Parts: sequence; C-alpha cells; structure tokens
Amino acid sequence: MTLKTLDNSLEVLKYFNKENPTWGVRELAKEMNISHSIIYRILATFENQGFLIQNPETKKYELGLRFLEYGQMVKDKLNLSDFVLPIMKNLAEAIKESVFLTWLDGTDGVTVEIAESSQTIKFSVSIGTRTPLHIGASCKTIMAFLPEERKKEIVDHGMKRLTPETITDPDEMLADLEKIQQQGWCFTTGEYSHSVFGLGVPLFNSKREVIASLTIAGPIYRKPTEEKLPEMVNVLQYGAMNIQRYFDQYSFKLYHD
Amino acid sequence: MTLKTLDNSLEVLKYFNKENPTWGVRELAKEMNISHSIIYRILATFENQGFLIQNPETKKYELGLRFLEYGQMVKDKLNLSDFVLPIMKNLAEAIKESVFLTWLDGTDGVTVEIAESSQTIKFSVSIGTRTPLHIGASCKTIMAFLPEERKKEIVDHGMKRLTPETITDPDEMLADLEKIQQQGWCFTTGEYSHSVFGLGVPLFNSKREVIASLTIAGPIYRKPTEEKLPEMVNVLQYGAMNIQRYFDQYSFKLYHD
DNA sequence: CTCATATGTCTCTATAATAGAACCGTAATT
DNA sequence: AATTACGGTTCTATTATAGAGACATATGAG
Repeated sequence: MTLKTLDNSLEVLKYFNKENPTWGVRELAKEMNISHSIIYRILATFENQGFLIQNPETKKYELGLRFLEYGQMVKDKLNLSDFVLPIMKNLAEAIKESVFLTWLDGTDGVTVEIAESSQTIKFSVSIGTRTPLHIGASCKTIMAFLPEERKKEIVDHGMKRLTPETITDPDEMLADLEKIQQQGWCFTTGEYSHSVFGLGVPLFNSKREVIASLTIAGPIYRKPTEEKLPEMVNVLQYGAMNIQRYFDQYSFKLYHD
Repeated sequence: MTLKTLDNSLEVLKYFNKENPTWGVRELAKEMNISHSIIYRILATFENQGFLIQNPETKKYELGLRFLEYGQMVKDKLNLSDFVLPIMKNLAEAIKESVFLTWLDGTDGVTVEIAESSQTIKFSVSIGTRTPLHIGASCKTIMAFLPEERKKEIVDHGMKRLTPETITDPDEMLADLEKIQQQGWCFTTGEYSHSVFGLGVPLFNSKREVIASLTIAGPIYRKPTEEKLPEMVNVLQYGAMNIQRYFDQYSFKLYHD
C-alpha cells in the first residue's frame, strides 16, 4: 500500500530531533538496528536533494536548509501571525503567562503559535513541538472533543508516561475527558513537565469538529488558586471566542484523518 | 548510488511550492509525466508520516505540520535571531530598506533571515526562498567568492533568465564576478525582479570560504545615486563586519558541498 | 436520464531497484 | 605496527516498485 523505501527513509529522518541533531552513518545504523549501507544510501539521497547536509569535517549529517522553505510555507498557510497572534499576545499580557496554540495532527498535538509571557520565569516551548494527545492540558483539551471511537483508539494504543502525573489508565483517561468535555476546559498540573500547570480550551472548524486548542501555561508555583481559576477560564475563553470567530470567517484549511 | 524511489519522492515534494500549494493525484501525475499510480503511492506514504495532509473534501494534498517541526529545528540551529537579527534591524532602520541574510546551499542562495524596511513600499521575501546563484546581488555576491571551478560549473550548467537584466552569457558573468570580488560588494538593478535594486557583501566561515551574504534591497526608484552608493556600501560593510565577528566567534555550523 | 469524462484508490506481475553482507581506503587510537 | 573505527562502494539474490489497467464514485453535458 505504501512505499517501503520512502517510508523507511522518512523514519530515518525522524531520528534528527532537538536531542540528536547530528548523526554519523554507522552511529544511526546502530541506533536503528539497520545495515549501515542502507542508512548511508538514505542519508546520501537526502543530502543530494538538500534535505540533509553533511559536515565536511566530521562527516556527520544534519538537517538542511530545504526545511526552512517548507516550514515557512506551512506557517504561511496557517497564517496565524496577522490576527491570531495579536489576540494571543493580549492574553499573555493580561494573564502574565505564556499562551500557545496547539493543532491536531493525527494522534499528536503540534504547537503552531506562541505568545510568551513577559515574566522571567515562564513556560517556553518551540514551534513545531509534537506531543501525544493524552498528555497535558493543550492536548487533552483536543482529545476530549474528538469522536468517541478516536478516543478509544488512543487509549487502547497505550499511553506513554512522561511524568508521575501522566494519566495512563484507559478508564481514568476516558472519565477525565468526559469531565473536560462537559466543563469546556481542561486544567492540569505536572502532566507534561513536573513543574508546569496548563489550562486549555478547544477550537473548532466549520463542521464543529475540534481542530486545535488555546492554552495558558506557566510554572506550577504560580498556578491559579481554586477561587482564581474561574476568572482565568473566563479570560481564556474570551480570547478563544475571538480566535474562533476568525476561524469561522476564514473556514480553516487544515484537516485530520 | 542514490535511492531512486526516495529521490523521485523528494522530487515530487518539490512541486509543493508557494505557487502550487495543493495537488491532486492525477493533476500532479500529469504535470510530472508520471503514472498516477506512482504519484498516489508517494503522496499516500508522505501522508502516513505526516509530511503531507489530504483535504478530506477535495482529496487534494498539501504540506503537513511535520515541516513546522523540521523548519524550526533548522532555524534554531542557525540561531540568528539573538545576535544577527538585531544588527540587521539596525541596518534596515539606518538605510530605510529591507536587509536580508542569504545562505549558500549547493547552487542556490537561501534567504535565512530578514529585517524589513519600515517604509510602506519595500522589498519583501519569505524566509526559505531559494534563488540560483547567478541571479541578483545577494547570490552573485556569494558566487563571486566561490572557487573558480565552482563558478565554472554554474556558468556551464546554463543560467536561467528571470528578467531582461539577468546575465546569461558565461564570459559576461565571469567578468562581472571578477569585478565583484575585487571591489568586495555587488550592486544590481532589475536582475531578480525588474523593479528591485540590491546591494550585497559577502560573509565567510573560519576557513575564509564564503558561506553567506548580507544584502540591502528596495524598489528601484529609491536606488542610491552614484554619489550615494559608496556611503551605502560603507554602512552595509560595517553591519557585515559585526556579523562576521559573531560568525568567527561561534564558528558556524553550516556547510556546502 | 444517459453518456462521457473526470477523480482517488486498488490489483496485478514483469522488471528493475533495493537489502545486506563483504570489502576498501583512510584516520584515529592503542 | 596492529587494531578499530569510520564513510563509502561493490556485488547479487531477493523484493519492492513501476505502470497498465480496472473500479467505484462524482460531475457535467446533452
């Protein structure tokens, strides 16, 4: 059904991440338990096309400038900076915490836009960061509004633990999602990282399918008290309403399977 | 030597550009003169891996969020925004024109950072834009400082014309590059686009090989007079000197074949 | 309604590309 | 001098792919 060679090659690409930005041929081959000849051919082909470059001294490979091009095209397509980012910045200023927009992509949430808090201690994450849907406020908010069968798929697929707070039990997760869906927002502490709190609300496309979430996050010692939480939810929902209005107007062009 | 399947697949990916951001299976197959079965398998495989997404209504494919991730990683690696971008912004403010940084990548120049002019009419281009080395001030500046054999390769490979001003004659180009190399800067009008002027100076790695250029560009009606040009060159070279100092300090990690 | 022409997806098999072991030259380390 | 690592190359049995064709579906025309 799919092309095995291409599939394998893209799998190889995925080993180039923030933690391991450069790989030697044999080094990567060992990591993947594949013959180094194969890895060599894959890396060389990517390099020929500018998707990877090889350091002429160390002979190691890293991501090439071609990705700048494609990344920018995706960014332009989303076109969030003109209207959505200002709303997020206002929110970040009002709440004094970082605000970010997370997009649904398969079984992950992807951070597509960020408005950072002006405070020196703040939650900070890169654009393009990918997180499984069962972890953290931004992702669980999205997951809670997915069709039941897709929730089932995710919990059945096995939920990896990131911190002690990560929910990994299927029934516990489904109950949690049920609650999130009913109240319309999700508040978490320490799920994604042990020192971080998050508060998320969902965003929908024109067919009322969830496509994204808007989230506030900050260090756990600044987390809102139980009395303050409703106010924060209110402010966040007001921001989300504005973004939702924009989405509705320009009926968004990003999908999920 | 290289993997044909992967090579072809990456070639397919290159058809997704700003002008044609979405493709149907048969539409793209026709464009590339390839069987639609092949294109279908390639697109489906990319989609499986999140590199493309398919609009469930139109069934057409477009770039997926995976590229946000990779694009951001390349950007982080270049790490220009902390030190180099401020210098560029100062320059742009002083000269009142857009300033951009172009990186050498194979036989192309790639725009990696931009400081836009505050004027309403300004030269504007996206990050990641790719231009053949023989076109425009930013690229010719780089080409002029390449080893002679690489210049030869490029001129012999045939130089595509973008505007009537584009130099396509090999001897004329080599003479032009010789002049640029001697004076240390390159001034062009109407080569990249008929209504644009550009002024570029080169940047080098620790081995004194050219790796990038710093360029000013604006609408042609604001181009500097012959008397004003030396002053503009001075200001640009001063900015380039600061960036060069930064490069030398943090010996840069991007290469070329 | 019927016909014609699109579309994405799937199946089949001859054929061509790939996998993977073994090898080479080089460079660093012992 | 010997060993061990590295990136890159060669070879051929094996396997995945190319490409034609078919299918279901959608669209538009007459």
